[in-house]
Amino acid sequence: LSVTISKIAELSGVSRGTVDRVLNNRGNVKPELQEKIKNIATELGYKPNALAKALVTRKKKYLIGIIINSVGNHFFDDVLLGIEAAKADISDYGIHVMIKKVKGYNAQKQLDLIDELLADGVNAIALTPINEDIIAQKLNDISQSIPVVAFNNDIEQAHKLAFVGCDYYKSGKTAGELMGKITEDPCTVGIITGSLKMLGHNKRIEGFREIIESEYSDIQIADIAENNDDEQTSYEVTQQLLINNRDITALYFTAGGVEGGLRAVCERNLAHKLKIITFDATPVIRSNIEKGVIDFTICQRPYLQGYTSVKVLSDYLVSGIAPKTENIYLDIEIKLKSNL
Amino acid sequence: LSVTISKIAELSGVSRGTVDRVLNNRGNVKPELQEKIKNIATELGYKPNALAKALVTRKKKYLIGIIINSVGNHFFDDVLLGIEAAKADISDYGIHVMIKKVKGYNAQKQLDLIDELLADGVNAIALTPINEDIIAQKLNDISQSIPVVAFNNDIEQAHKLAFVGCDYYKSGKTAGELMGKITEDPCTVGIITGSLKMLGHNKRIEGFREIIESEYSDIQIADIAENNDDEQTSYEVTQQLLINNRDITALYFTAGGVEGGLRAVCERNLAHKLKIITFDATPVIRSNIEKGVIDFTICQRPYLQGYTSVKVLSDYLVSGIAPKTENIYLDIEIKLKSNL
DNA sequence: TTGTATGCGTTATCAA
DNA sequence: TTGATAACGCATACAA
Repeated sequence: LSVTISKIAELSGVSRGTVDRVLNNRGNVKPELQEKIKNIATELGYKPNALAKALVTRKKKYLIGIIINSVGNHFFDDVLLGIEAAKADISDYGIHVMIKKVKGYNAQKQLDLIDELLADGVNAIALTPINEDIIAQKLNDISQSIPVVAFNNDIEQAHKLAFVGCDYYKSGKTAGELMGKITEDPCTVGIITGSLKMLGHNKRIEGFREIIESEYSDIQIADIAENNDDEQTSYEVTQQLLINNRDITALYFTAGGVEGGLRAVCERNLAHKLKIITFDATPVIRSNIEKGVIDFTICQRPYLQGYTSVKVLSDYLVSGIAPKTENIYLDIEIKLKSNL
Repeated sequence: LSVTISKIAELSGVSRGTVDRVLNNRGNVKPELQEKIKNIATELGYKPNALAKALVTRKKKYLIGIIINSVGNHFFDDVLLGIEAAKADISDYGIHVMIKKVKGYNAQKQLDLIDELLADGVNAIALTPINEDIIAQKLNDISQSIPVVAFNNDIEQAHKLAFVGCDYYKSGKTAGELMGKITEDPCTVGIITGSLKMLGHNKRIEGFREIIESEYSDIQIADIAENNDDEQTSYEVTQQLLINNRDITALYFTAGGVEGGLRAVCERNLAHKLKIITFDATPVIRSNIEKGVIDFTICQRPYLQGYTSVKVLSDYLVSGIAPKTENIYLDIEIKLKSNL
C-alpha cells in the first residue's frame, strides 16, 4: 500500500541508489533518468518514511544545547518539564539534549553559556534571549552555522529558526476584555508591570489599553507601576499605587511580583474587593486564585514552549525542515478557580 | 551513548536473539542467563528504540477504523482534522486509517457501520458511541479482541481502552463561575440544554448549578428547556422561556441549537442585553462572539479529541501500551472575542 | 536452549 | 553516471 524507494527503483528499472540520488537531489544522474524517476515518484505519491530516515541519521549523534533561566523562577518549571518530555521523545532519534540552568538575566553570563555550549559541540541552541545587542550579534553569528530557537522572549534583531512563545499583544487584549466583562460601570485599574524595557510586558499593556479604549470606555487606567519582577519592589510600588489612587477597583499584573503586590493589597483590606488579573500560574498565583483573590490568570503554555522549542530543532536536524512560520505562537489559556 | 540489544548481547557473551528472548519474556532461556542478562540490561538502562521497533512491526499492516458523526455537524470538522493529522503521523508506522462519516445518532446505523469495519478487517475502532444497550453490548463484545476508544461521548457500560473527551462536569463548573463573574447582583439564568437523556449535557448543568449554589447564590435558575440539538425546536423553546420568564438576564446553552436560540433572543431585542455562555466554536457561535452577542464559549478541544483517539490506538497497536488512565480528559479552552 | 539470517526503508560508502 | 552492499535497532523464522 505504501510506496518505497525500492518500489520506485523496480518500476524505473534502476537501483535504489539512483532513486535516492534523484529524490534527494544529490546530482550525478542522467537528466532523462532524473525526470523519469521524479515523475514516477510523484505519480505514486512517494512520501519518505521518517522512521527509517531517523534510524539512519541516528548515527550522526546530534546534540541540542539549551539555556534556561529556571533557577529561582517558578515559571520555568513547566518549561523544563516540556523540555524533558521532548528530550525523551527524541532520544530514539539519537539526539541528545544538554541543559544549562541559570539564574537571572545577565547578558554576559548568557554569552558565556552560549560559548560553553558551542565548545561542547552542540548542533543547535534554544534559549530565552536577553534583549541586548551583544546577544543579538552573537545569535546572528552562530545562526549562520547552526539553528537557533528563541523561546518565551523574542529578539527581533537576530536571525533565528523560530520564536516559540505567546502573542503578548493578543494576551493583553484578552486581559482587557476579561477585565471589561467582570468590572462594573465606573472602574479604575492600576497596572503593575515588570519592566517598561521589556517588549513583552509593554505589549501586554498595549493590548489591554487597546481593548478598554475601544470597547470599555468606562474603564480608566489610573497609573502604571514598575516592579522589575521583584517582590519587595512590587510590594512598595503597589502600596504607593493604592495610596495615590483611592478609587482603584482593579489591578492588572503584566508580569511577576504578584506576591509582593498582593501583600500590599491584603494589608489595605482590599482582597476580594479589587478585581485582579495576572499572567501565568506560579504557586502563589494558584493559591490566590483558590482563595478568590485573583479572578483570572492567563497562561502562556510553559510546558508547550519547552516541548515545542526542542521539537522544532530536532525536526530541523533530522529532516532539515524549518517550521512553516518563524513565529510560533502558542494559544493562551484562561484559567480561573474551576479549571486551574 | 545509547544502549542497544547488540551491546547487551556482547557484554553478556550471548547472541542478540537470546537477549531479545529475555527482554521480551519469550521464555526458552536458561534461568541463570535470564537473570544475568536482565541485570545487565537494567544496569545499563536499556530502553528499546521505538523507531526500530515500529519499522519492524510495520509489516503487520494495521488498520484503524473510525466512525464519526460529522455529516451535518460542524463540531466534528475539527475532530476530523485531528484524525487526519494523526493519520499522516502514523502512516510511517504502516498503520492505515479508514473513516466512516455518518449523519445523526442512530444506534442501528452505528451498529451496521461497526460490522462494516469489522468486515474490512480493522484492528482497532474509535467512535462516538450512542448510549444504548445494543451499542454497549456490541462494544463489550468486540473489545475482547480489538481495542476500542470512545471519543467525545462516553459509554460507561462498555469495556474499552479509553475515553477521550472533556470533563463535562468540570466544564459546567467553569461555565457557572464565568457566569457568576460577569453578571450583576440579582440574576436569573435560563438554561437551554440538548437532551435530558444525554449524560454530558446533564453533567454540564450539574456543574453549573453546583458552582452558582455554592458561590453565587444571587443567581437563580429560571428554567431548563430541551431543544434536542435541533435549531427550530431551540428557537421555539427559547422563545417560550423568554416569554415565561421576563426577568431573565442570562442564558446558558449546554449543547447545540444556539442558532435557533439566538434567533429568539434577537427577535425580542435582547441581544447584548442578556449574558450568554455556550459550548464549542461552531461558525454560528464564532460570529456571535464577534458580534458581542455571546460572552464566552467553552471549547472541548475537538482537534485533540480526534488526534488523541487515533494516537492512543496506534500506540497500543505498535507497542501494546494502554494509556495510563482510561479517562483521557482534555483541558477545556475558554474563548472570547479576543482569543477566538 | 541458543545462534544465525533476513528484512523493515533509508542513507552512505564503496566499487564498477 | 550507476549499482551493490553495509548499517541503523529490532523482531522473526529457522537452523543448530
